[in-house]
This record gives sequence, structure tokens and C-alpha cells, in this order.
Amino acid sequence: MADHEDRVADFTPLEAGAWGGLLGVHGRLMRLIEQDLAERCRISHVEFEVLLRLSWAEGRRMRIQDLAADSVLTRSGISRVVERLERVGLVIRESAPEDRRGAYAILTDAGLAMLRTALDGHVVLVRARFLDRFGPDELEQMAAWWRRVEDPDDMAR
Amino acid sequence: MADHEDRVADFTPLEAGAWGGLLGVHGRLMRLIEQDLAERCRISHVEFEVLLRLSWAEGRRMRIQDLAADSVLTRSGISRVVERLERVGLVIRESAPEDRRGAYAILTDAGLAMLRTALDGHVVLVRARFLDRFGPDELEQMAAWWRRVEDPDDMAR
DNA sequence: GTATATTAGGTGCGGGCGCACCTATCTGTC
DNA sequence: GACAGATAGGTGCGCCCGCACCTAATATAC
Repeated sequence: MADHEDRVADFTPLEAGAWGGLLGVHGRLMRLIEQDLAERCRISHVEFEVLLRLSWAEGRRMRIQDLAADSVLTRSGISRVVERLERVGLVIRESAPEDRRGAYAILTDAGLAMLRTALDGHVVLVRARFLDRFGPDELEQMAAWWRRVEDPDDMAR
Repeated sequence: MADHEDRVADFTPLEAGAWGGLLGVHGRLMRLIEQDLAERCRISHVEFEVLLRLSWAEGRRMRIQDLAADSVLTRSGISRVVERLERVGLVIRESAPEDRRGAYAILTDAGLAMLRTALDGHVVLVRARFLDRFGPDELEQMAAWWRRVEDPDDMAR
């Protein structure tokens, strides 16, 4: 005996639905996204994200450390991503004049063109598989929830 | 010239808040979770998940393919996870009598004990960093949203 | 000034995992 | 029965990335 009642502490069904659902949705979407970007553009999602953030930046350039902050990768990971992107001509590296330890990653015209192609299909995919399932009010609600998670002080509802 | 207006097609701010927030929250939480499980139990999150699902299963055993389905890993990945868990005595492998191609991964008593330790702290962490920021009604709403994403036919609100 | 601590970026090493492929087995057709 | 195709699980190869560490440069203390 002592075979049943071997249960372990666990999430409640409510918690499991919310947390497990997040994990599941993220996993499935990321798999689709990686596959899509690889097929259409031969780049990974982290590479895509670096290109995108460079396109947003003033002068289409960012310091490596700033790319690493708020990325899923560490500085060493970003360093290698930039190296790969440079090898195929989508970005170039330039030493920073104001701090000669540092370096900029700069989006090339080829990189911008590639990003446009990548982003077009990417937006279609993410909308079809995720965003279009929600109304504007719901998207706003969701964004507010994420902000609540990010900011520990924002516990007030 | 032709320097500005080099913008690319992109998500709306509303969409970026919802989709980017999901990516950010997932990334940050996963980093914390991986770190926590590694420090306290020397296991990764995928290893933890395999132990957890085995503990749920009838007879604390599952086929490798069933573990792979609804996992973030492929069959080969699961195969290696089970190999690692077997090497440290948390699971054992057993050939399936009803289909001699197949194999079961079976949670050992040591595996169950480890899972209890891992899960206790894990639940505390996920609640503190995520679940406790929402009320029961909100958790229910969130779970419903994830179901809506998973099921393409469930587009009706 | 010099000495020390900190920081930016890069790299050798090791581990994890997907892809393609292998073997063994099961299933279906004849 | 024989045989083709599908399926379960495992594995060699290659890629990716975190960790620890390195070098060069900057910031701080004295």
C-alpha cells in the first residue's frame, strides 16, 4: 500500500490553466515562428529580433550591451548573433569612438531589406495565430497584465 | 536623402504591447525558473516537466512518444532527457510488452521525492512572480484566452 | 600621477537539442 | 505466408548558447 496518496503539492486547476496555458501557447507559437523565419529568410527568431531592434534605433545602430539588455540572450549570445549577421552582410560592426571598449552593430541596407521581407510574413503569422483572436480591448487588457507582471510594485488592480 | 521613411511594416503599439509583453514575461520567468531549479535541484525545466507529467500518469509511467507530444522538445530531445534522468536514478526505462518497439519512462521513488522538493519551491516562485498578481476571475479569463489560441475553431467570444 | 575595480566585448569549453538517419517492430495488402 | 510502408526509439553530426575567463579600456581611490 502507500501507493495512492502519493500526490505532490501542485498548482490549482485555475493556476494550471493560466500558467500552463502560457507555456503551451508560447511554445507552439515559437515553434511556428522559428520554422517560418527559417524557411522564408534563413534566420532565427533571435537574429530577427536583433535586426528589428536595430531598425528601430537612431541611426540603425545599437551597442552590443544594449542589444543584450532586454533580450532573451546573454552578452555572449548577442555577440555571436551579431557575428553571424555580419558574416552574411546584414549588419556591420563598428568600434565606438566615445568608448573604445565598445562596438556598435549597424543595420546595413541588405539587413533592412531582409528585415522587411521577414517582418511582413512574421506579422501575418503572429496575427493569424494569436493577435487576431482578440479584440482591441482584450489586447489592451493583456498588455496591462504583462506590465503588472513586469513591475513588482504595480500590484494594485 | 531617402534616409527617413525607411520604416518597415510592423505591429501596432497595441499588438506590440500584447505580443511583446508575452515574449518578455515568458523570457524573464523562464530565466528565473531555470536558475531556481538548477540551484535547488540540479535539474532543468524540461527535466522537471517530465518528472511532473510522470507523477500525474497512471502507474507513474508514460511512453516516450506521449511525453514528446505536448512538450517543447522533439522525440529525440525527450529521449535524451529520459537518458539523463535515468543516469541519476530519477526514472527507469522499461520495454513496453504490448509494443516491443516502445519503451516506458517510469518515475522512481527517488524521482518522486526529487519532484516534491522541486515542485514546492517552484510553485512558490511562479506564484510570487506571476500567479499572485492576478485574481481568480482574471486567472480564469487568462486560461480561457489560451484555450482560444490553442483551438482555431474557438474564435467566438 | 599610480593602483585597483569595473565594464565592454569576445572566446574555449562543455552541454543541450533538432535534423537526418538507423534499427527493430508493427500494420496492411496481397 | 511475403512484402511494403509506417512507426517507436535512439544516435552522429552540427549548431547554438551559457559559463567562466581573457584582453583592452574606462572609472575610481589614493
